[in-house]
Amino acid sequence: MNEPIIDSATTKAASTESPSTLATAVYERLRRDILGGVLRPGQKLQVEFVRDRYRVGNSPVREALSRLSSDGLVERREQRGFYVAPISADDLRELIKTRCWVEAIALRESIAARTSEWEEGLVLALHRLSRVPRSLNSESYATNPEWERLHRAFHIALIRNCGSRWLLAFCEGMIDQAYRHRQLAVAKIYPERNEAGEHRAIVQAAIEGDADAAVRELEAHYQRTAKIILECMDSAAPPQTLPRRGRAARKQPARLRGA
Amino acid sequence: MNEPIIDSATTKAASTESPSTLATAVYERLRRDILGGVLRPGQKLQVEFVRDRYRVGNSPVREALSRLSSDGLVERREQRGFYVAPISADDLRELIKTRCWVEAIALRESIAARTSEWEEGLVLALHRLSRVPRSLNSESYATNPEWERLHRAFHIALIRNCGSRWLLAFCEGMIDQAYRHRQLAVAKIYPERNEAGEHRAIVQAAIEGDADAAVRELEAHYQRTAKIILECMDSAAPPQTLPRRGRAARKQPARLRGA
DNA sequence: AAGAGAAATAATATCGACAAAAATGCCGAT
DNA sequence: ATCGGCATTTTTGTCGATATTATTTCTCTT
Repeated sequence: MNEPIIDSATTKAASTESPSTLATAVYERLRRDILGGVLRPGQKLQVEFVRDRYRVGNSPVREALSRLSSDGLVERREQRGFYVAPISADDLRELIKTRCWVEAIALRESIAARTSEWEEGLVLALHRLSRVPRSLNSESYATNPEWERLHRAFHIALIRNCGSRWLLAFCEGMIDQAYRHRQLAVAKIYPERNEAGEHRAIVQAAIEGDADAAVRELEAHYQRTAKIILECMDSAAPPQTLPRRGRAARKQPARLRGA
Repeated sequence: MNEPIIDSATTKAASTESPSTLATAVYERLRRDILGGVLRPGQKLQVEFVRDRYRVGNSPVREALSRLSSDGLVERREQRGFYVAPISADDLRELIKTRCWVEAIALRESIAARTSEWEEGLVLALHRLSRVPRSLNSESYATNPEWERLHRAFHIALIRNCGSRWLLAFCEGMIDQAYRHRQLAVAKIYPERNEAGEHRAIVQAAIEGDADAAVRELEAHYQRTAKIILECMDSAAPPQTLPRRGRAARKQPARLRGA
């Protein structure tokens, strides 16, 4: 019945296999921490700080930061270091707008070229997502990494069939950025929303071949999220762009290399 | 009359100012050489090779290669080195298809949000492009770097007003890739074509606010180029993916640091 | 006291040496 | 003669130290 339809991880995301090179390891961990909001937007990433944090040498750190800055997760300022890329309400608006434009195309193309293989992958992704709770805690909201991963996979499954690796990679980048915004806005997102229903609606339209409806649902999905995040941003004072001449973080034992 | 309308260089492209850091210098030179086809697709980029070529140390090379691989100009294979990203007819088709999809949006949005400032910049870019010969040699075709730079600037001017830095950066990346394909196919492109006219047609439609026509012209422009390059690829045997265990290149004086 | 300039300090960028891994070549067994 | 495993060589990846550049602090002048 079940052929191995989908090879779980897309390019960079989920890789469970320990990466053979230190640079990639640091890259992935830094990436996770930035996306998850552990490292705050605008925060300075001194090499020494990163080095101590992940217990590696100079070069891997530098390389990881380089890669991240190409991904747009880190901002590099020539000769004065690296910073976690800042975010703002305007950034989010621009991002969502772009996502709607571009993913609309990607989804339409996916639908236009649809095969049973793609449809099955899509249904599967939706199913897996629906089997996992949105929040780790049923009372208050607590991010569930498993859900987040499957959610990402779901949105990629939607557009995977678009026939352009370029477009796909671009969308993945934007998905990650959006994820970051969501993580930082947290709290209000969870309770009052029927995300599962929204997802189902998109899939249904897609499988019926109704591209217009699918795109409409997808865009509505994004706009709704954006609205919530933007509201959340207004109420919270923007804790950003602190110069953060951080002596504090270095107070750790620091330099107990051996461990 | 002439306010300083346009700040010539976009993000990465033209930077004439000598970059303050060695890594960026190597990055830019490598980039030029890859785009210009001096370094062939599939060719291995050993650190030692690059190091000797540009007379720098280990770290800047590695960093430059890292950045380039994020840009898609270099392929990194974990623990077995870097290669100039290969190209193929399929790649080109996919690329052009994507460009048509995405730049159509970008152009439409640019037009929808048009201002006199944008229009003036566009006219200016077109004018500058038209003042420079397509080929350095009037008999046979010889790439004119000045024309190429202005051509790039022109296409970016078209979409600059789209209102999304994300989209813009994405398009720039694709423009570079397309440039690379063009450079490698060379020769037949020049004589038999009225590129100036095509460019003018796009601008005219854009300024009249006729988005449909502008997009139509732009897509035709790309398709025509693609056709020529693809024909050129067929006739020439694909000289790609040579393992190239190149001892040869290293025969240079090598290691005369002082100069 | 305020501001410009110079020393001191801290961070980034780079280097050359080294360790780890892959590719190659060699040898013997079947 | 061919295949598979061991030793060698080449190449990638990492480290710690150093040179270079930015930033801060201090001093001296107006």
